[in-house]
Amino acid sequence: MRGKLRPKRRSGCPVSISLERLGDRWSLLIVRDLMVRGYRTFKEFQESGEGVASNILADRLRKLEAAGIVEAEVEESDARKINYRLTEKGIDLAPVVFELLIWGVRHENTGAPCGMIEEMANHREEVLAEVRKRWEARDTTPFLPPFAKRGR
Amino acid sequence: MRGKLRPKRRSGCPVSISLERLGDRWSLLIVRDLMVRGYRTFKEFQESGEGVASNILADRLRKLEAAGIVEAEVEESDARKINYRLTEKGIDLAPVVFELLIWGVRHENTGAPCGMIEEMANHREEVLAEVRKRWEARDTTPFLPPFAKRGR
DNA sequence: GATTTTGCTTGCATTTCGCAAGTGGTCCGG
DNA sequence: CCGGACCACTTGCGAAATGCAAGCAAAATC
Repeated sequence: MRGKLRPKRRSGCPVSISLERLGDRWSLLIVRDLMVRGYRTFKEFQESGEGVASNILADRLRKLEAAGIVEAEVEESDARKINYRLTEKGIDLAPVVFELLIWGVRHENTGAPCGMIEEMANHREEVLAEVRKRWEARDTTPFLPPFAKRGR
Repeated sequence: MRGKLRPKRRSGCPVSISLERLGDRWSLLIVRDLMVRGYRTFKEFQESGEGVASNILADRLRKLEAAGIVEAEVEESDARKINYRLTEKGIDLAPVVFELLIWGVRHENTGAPCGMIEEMANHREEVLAEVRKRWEARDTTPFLPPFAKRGR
């Protein structure tokens, strides 16, 4: 599975290549869960409220791992559990997730408090530094909550 | 087809809602073409080198328009042509596209010159300001070229 | 040892996608 | 004003991806 020739690369544009990895409904949500919600296990992702099917979730975790964005490791205290964690390549997606967050809050009817997110947007560098710091420290306390449904 | 009730909103998380609109292989590539390549017409998007099928392209343009991200307007000098343009909501995606660009260059084997993009990353605010300025001025001179294929 | 938990896999119906071909206005040269 | 090119899409259809429910093996718990 390593030295495979890729199915086809559409273009050399970095945006396009990034979207080859992340351009679907679920991949960046898993990254978000790992990055700001402190989720680690299959079950937590499944129950994150977005409603991923288990086969799709398994497939995305496999692909994210193959792409070097997440790592999997069996928990030593409980061999049933597999802890997923972002790699450095994965945590480097923080700005992407952050900008999607800001855009969503500004332009869509979301369940998140605009004021608080705008405040975060005004301290972009600090927020991103804090997210990375927590990643380095393996600190899994949630940075953002799962926002409730709102609107329709 | 207009006043439909949404199928279902998965969660109130802004990231999730943003991905409802943009989480697929093509939508952000169209936004990129409009934002930094100066493309305006159906034909230009089709020939952008990514290989979108025409039915998919038509569908995405329809959805982007429905979401208020692009506007369509018949060209007055040639009634066959339809010019697409980003709305303000659309140009506000510049940071998202920019971060995908930077991440791709840093972590994937792309056809873009790392040095130049890193230089841009170091002048984030100026770059984003310039992109927006061109949008305001309706300046369609390309900001970035279509990077050639590279690697396998 | 039976039950529960966890992280998946399997089967199957439905949806979306990709590809090739076709359609209907519009422009342009003669 | 006629034939041909052009542009922005549709249409039809096979293939792939997705969603859903059920099942399953290994490990932990009772």
